[in-house]
Amino acid sequence: MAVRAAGTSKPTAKEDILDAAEAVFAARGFEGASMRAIAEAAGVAQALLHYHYKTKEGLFEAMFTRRSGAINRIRLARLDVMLARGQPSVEDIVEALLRPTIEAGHDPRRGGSRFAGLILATGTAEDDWRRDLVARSYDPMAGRFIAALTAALPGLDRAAATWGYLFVVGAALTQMAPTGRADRLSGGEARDEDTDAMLARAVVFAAAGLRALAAAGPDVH
Amino acid sequence: MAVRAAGTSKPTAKEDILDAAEAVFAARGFEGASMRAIAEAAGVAQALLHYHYKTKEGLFEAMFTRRSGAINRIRLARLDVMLARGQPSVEDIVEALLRPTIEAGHDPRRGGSRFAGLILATGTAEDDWRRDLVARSYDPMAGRFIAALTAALPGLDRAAATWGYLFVVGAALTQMAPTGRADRLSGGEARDEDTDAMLARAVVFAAAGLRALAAAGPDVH
DNA sequence: GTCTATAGTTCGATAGAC
DNA sequence: GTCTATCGAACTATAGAC
Repeated sequence: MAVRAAGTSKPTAKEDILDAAEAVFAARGFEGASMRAIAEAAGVAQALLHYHYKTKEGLFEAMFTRRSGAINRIRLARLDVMLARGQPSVEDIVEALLRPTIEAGHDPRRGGSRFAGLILATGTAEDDWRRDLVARSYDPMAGRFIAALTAALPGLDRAAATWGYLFVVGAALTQMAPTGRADRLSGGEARDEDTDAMLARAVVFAAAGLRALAAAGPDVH
Repeated sequence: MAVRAAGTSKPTAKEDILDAAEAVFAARGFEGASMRAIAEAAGVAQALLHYHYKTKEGLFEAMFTRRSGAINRIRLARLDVMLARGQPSVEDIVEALLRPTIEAGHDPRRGGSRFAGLILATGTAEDDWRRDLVARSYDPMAGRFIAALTAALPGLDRAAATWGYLFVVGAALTQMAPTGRADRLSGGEARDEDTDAMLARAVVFAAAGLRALAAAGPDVH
């Protein structure tokens, strides 16, 4: 669960706090999480959170940038490997975009990504600082994947590539946090916790949707 | 903005409170919204909220079921009209599914649906009562649209139809609350506030994705 | 770096007058 | 049905000992 740089192997209290903060913020949201609950989950005094991260906003930002940075480094590394080998398929690009979020924020208890819901909630928050945090954390990576999709799909203009990217991320992120909804609506034939099966379908769905946007051209009505 | 039954035309304080609750809950989330802020937005004393709706949870549920009920009545009415005329296209089904959420929760100040983000946050909440509220409010309608998609697309098994439905809703809902992200990522060529253009692209994207899921059959890898 | 103790604020909910 | 006033709990943040 922890995200540690190579070489630093011993868990420190400062990182224990980040781990606890990620779990509690993901479960209860920014406003719903309390510094008390995070301190208790980390097994430290509440005052230590303020010593290391100053405010609740500071702790949230440190937690968020640690996890999003780890996810996006993996995404871009996979993209770079593929691009070095030639023109990757749309399916490969989508897979490289989606899988790291599932794996990096994996929750062993529930089988999904605890972090996925937090990204959605943070990106649509009313506060400017939280929306800015998502922009700073994700826009550079997003720009590179939008460029890769444009290269893979002649006919995909910039507006269509942007919407297509946002549709793909939205479709998959909303399914990563297991809610039991797929199980219930399918009578048990689709299982929330089976993120591999969900991802395989998401790749098929997303690649076809992106190809259709490219084929439709700039004027859609 | 208010959702009133036909025949009852005068705004009452009880409904003013629901309107204010929807605005404040949508802007700040369940935990971030306070009964004080809702009372102030409604122009009534805080105690009146408890008189009419007992608790914060009771007010949230009344607000949520009013809006989701209004949206789903429109969705199902459109679906029934189409089915009475014969077999609707996948595009028509998707359009009937997505447009009512944009229109019913429309925010005249920002150009998007304030309610969309609230649905996502409520469906992924940790509390059972909030996830149950989403299930009660949306599952019956979802079941009918999944059945309609299955009828329109031979080859779409139940698991694929369920995931397809959830992908479509997730892709569109995440774009309905304007965050400025499409503008920024596209250099201004895609505009967040232009929900009609977003919806037109979403229909193309979703219909192609659903057709690909049907063509792929039950075994996807 | 980590703790205990607490200051100061805001919250949901209720009592009781009108 | 609507109000004012307030209670008790929970919150973020800080002071100060070790």
